[in-house]
Amino acid sequence: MVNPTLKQEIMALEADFCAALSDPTRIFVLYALNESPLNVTELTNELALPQSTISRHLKVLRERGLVFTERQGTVITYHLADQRVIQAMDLLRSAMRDRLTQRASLVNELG
Amino acid sequence: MVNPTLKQEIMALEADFCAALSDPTRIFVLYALNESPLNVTELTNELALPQSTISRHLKVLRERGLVFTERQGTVITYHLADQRVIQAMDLLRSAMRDRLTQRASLVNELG
DNA sequence: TTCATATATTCGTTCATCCGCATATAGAAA
DNA sequence: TTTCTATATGCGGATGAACGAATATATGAA
Repeated sequence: MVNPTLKQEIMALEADFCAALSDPTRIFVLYALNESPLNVTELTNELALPQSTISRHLKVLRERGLVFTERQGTVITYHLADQRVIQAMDLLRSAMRDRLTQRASLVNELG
Repeated sequence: MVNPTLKQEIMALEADFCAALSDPTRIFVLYALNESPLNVTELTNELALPQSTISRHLKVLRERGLVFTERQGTVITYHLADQRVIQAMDLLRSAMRDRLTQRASLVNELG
């Protein structure tokens, strides 16, 4: 039996974890790192965004433990920490896709 | 080949979907609805929060298609729309648990 | 129609997030 | 040391989310 306060804390943590996934740039970064580890400059080039923006998003992912870093000289390479995060996003993606096609077919019936 | 703008739109949609999961109350609601459908009053009692708060959270979930409603008289019962959302959250939960235990064991090594 | 209940929404406030620019820090090389 | 490059952070402004209280809407009953 889990006490209610602990239950709340767990859900607050989970929400915080999910909040890290609620930004398009961060989702892009996670999928990119799933292909291969990349350093900050490479990510900056791939996304065509200011370096400060990338760096701050990486901080969010790092603080939640979704990515980890490896340093070689001045270059810091980011790695995806857990494949399950990608699996979870793929599940959400497929659920979302079904919602959208369902909504689209409703629109077609009206047209 | 998916054009870049479409790719961005998909990730914006996915982020929006994830944002619905980034609040502890909404996560609680989704897990509760996974057990059984509930109406607004039942959810309000179970969560001990103002009715307006519950209603607004339900609106967020409804707009993203994560839940759907069924009306019987004045009572509106909410249902979980897709089990995959729960599966995704369970995956995130397990990844998060591993992060936390890993961090805890580091603390123990220091102590 | 009037009343009662279930649900939704508006209002004003507070708090968090995101952004780009500019600057700071860290490491390597000279 | 100085200099160069890679990465991180402080700042200020804009935007959006969350909240509770109060109010509005909708359905059913009387």
